[in-house]
Amino acid sequence: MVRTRAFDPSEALSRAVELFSSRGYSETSMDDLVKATGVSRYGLYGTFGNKQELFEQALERYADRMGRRSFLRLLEPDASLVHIRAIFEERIQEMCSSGKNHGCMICHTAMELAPHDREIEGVLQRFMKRMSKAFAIGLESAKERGEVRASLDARAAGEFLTGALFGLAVLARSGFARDTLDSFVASTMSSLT
Amino acid sequence: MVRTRAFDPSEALSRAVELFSSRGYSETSMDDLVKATGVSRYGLYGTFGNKQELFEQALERYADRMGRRSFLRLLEPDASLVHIRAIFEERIQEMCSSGKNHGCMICHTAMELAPHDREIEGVLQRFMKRMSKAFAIGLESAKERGEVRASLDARAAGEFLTGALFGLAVLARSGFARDTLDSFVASTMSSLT
DNA sequence: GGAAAATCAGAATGATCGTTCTGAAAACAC
DNA sequence: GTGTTTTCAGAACGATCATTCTGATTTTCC
Repeated sequence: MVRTRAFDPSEALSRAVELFSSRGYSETSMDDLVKATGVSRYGLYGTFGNKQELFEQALERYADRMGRRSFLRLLEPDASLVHIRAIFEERIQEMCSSGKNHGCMICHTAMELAPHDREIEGVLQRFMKRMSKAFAIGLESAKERGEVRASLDARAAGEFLTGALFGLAVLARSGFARDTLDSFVASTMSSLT
Repeated sequence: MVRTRAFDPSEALSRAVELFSSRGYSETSMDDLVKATGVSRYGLYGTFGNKQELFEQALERYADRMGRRSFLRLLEPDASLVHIRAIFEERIQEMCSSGKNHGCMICHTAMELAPHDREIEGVLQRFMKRMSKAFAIGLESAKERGEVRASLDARAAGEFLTGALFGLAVLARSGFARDTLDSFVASTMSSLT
């Protein structure tokens, strides 16, 4: 290797995540990616393969970051309802404030590609199941400290929260005001107690 | 007018709804529409204008049919929790059984187009608000007959149910099994009582 | 400084897109 | 049957897409 690469692949992938999150797979062109990342076509193809592989890596990055930022803390023994609520509030923050076009990449990908791409469908399902499980574990912790009713089926409620998080994403993407989203979260949370 | 039109515009629109529901706007080409409807390009453009206008009419048809089929009954004085639950179950039926690629066109359109098309965003928001209002009215009826707790804020719960319906659509589109969807609906419904 | 190797920016390519155009076919009036 | 008008099927068009190719540029090694 002689000439050094003029870009940081990790940073380029972050930009790709932003673009794909905002516009989805089909509506994001390689030209858009070249412009947004500042990386040459040569660099993009050489580093990430092709558009589909770049998208898959972006999706993985997105899911991974979301897992680390939001769901990891639910696995700790002191997890409580506050942490669960925080996940919803962080999502609102992420989807509403910065810029305005940011949607939920998981949700968008599910609608756009899941039924027509087995591999993507698998990735999404695995991630969603992990989300549900993390919610369930957090709910068990919350149950132990009496924050949720003892009769609550943590596993079912975990799946419910995962679905609710996507419902929230659709409402946000549709442009509903923040107080509508806050109200949705309040209703969701109150169903646990 | 001399030669008569060889197709039924209403039926052609129904086919367009199916296609757009399954694949969304960008992933459905005019060629696909020509093949699926059996209508010539000439007929499609002459009757519906262009792709975008055809899509808008398909969206309107979809929303209208969904309103008539599912939400109208909530406005009647005998509306109850059964009718609300039926809406969720009908959606599961529609999204899971027939064929398998049918997603929720409202939900899909929200993710794909809403932030980049003001008009579409408006259509979606108006429809979602009508959904929420219908849910709220149904909940008031249910409250009168003691099916839901008196403390329930019907307006907030209406918005919550609308969001939950989209969350359900995302889960369905991701290929989750029917019992997962049923469980999600059960959790959603139990939050009302 | 000069050769070698990798990257760059952007042109080229072939496919597909939405849309328009065209000649043949069909349906009605007479 | 003939003429007129509309629809039809599909070719044609220009734009855009993902991808590949190319000649110039940059960097390291010697």
